[in-house]
Amino acid sequence: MRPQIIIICGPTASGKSSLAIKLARALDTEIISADSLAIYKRLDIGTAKPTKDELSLVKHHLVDVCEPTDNFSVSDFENLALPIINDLISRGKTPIICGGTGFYINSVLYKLSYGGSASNLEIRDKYFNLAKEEGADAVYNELLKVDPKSCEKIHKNDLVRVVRALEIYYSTGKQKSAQNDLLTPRYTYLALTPELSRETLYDRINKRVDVMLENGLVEEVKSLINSGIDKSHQCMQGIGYKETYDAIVANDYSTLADLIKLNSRHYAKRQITFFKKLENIQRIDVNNQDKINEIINIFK
RNA sequence: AGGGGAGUGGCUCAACGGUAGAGCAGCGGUCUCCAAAACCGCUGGUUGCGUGUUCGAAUCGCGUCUCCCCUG
Repeated sequence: MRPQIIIICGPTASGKSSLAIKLARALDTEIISADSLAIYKRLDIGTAKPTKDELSLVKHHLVDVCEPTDNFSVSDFENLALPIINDLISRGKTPIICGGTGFYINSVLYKLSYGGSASNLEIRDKYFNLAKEEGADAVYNELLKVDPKSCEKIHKNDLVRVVRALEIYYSTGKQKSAQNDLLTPRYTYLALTPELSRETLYDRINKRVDVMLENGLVEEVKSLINSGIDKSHQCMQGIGYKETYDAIVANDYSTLADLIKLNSRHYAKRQITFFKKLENIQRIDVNNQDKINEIINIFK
C-alpha cells in the first residue's frame, strides 16, 4: 500500500522546497506549505518563499494566506490544511506537505484536542500581567493548585505553557493534563528529510542570510514598519524580521547578519530535534536522483 | 631599539598565593491554539612556554615567545 501523503520536513535552508517541487512535478500533485511565516503576505525575502517561477510550476497551498497584521495559530493551520489534503486525496493525488514548522505538521498528522480550548486573550493577559507584577512563581503556584499534574510536565520557567494550562482550565473547567489524545496518524505517510552534515547546513544557513540581506530584507521590513507593523505583531517574531526590526530602530546594522545567522542556527537545531520524533522518517540525499526516482516510483 | 600593558576552555572576560568560574558559542532535550515562539539540560581549560620562591602559584621572581600601545 502506498502512503496517502508525503511529508517533507527538516531544518531551515536544508533544501526541502526544491525537493518538494521535484516530487510534485513528477507526481503531478500539489504542495501544502507548513511554514508559520510563509502564510503571511509581504514577508517574502526573510521567509525564503518559493519564487514566482516555482509557484507557477507547482501549485502551493497555504502561502500568502493572511495579512501581516493577522494572528495565526496551529488550529488555523489545521483548519485550512485538512480540507486541501482531503480534496487532493479524493482526486487521486498524493499531497506533499512541506515545511519546517513541526507543530503545524503534527496538527494535520494527529488529531490533537489542544485542551479543547481556543486561545483566550483575556485569561492570557491576566496571568502574564500577574507574572510581571508578582513573578512567574505566582503563576506557577496558581497552576499547582488547579492542575498539579500538568506541573509535573511543565517547567516552572516556561511561562507560556504554564499560562496556557491555566487558560485551558479556566475556559473549559478541565485540566490540560486530563486530555488524552491518541497519537494515531490520520493518514499513512512517507516522511523525508534532507540529509546534510551539520557543518554543511550551517554553511548554507549563513549564505542564505547573506543573500536575504543582499536581496533587500531591510527594505522589506521597513515597508512593513511603514504600514504600521511593529513588534507586537506575530509576524515580527520571525527570525530575520525581529532582528532587522531592531536594527532599523537602533539604526545599527553592524551585527545584524551575524545575529540572524545565529538565531537561524539555533532554530535549525530545534527543528532537527523536533523531527527526530517523527516515526519512520527517512533521511535523503537531495542530490541523489536515483533515490528520488525510487520514491517517485512508489507513488506512480 | 627603548618604555608600558596583556597572554586563562572556540570567543569575551573573572578569580590576583590555597589545585580555575561566568556569559556567549557548541552539543543534547522539551513541545497538544503566539511554535521562526517559549523553555530545560550538558560537554570543554595540566591558566603561552620554561624555571625559581613557597607546604601550596593563574596569581610572586627570573628567562623566553607572541600580541597591543607609546617613544624613536
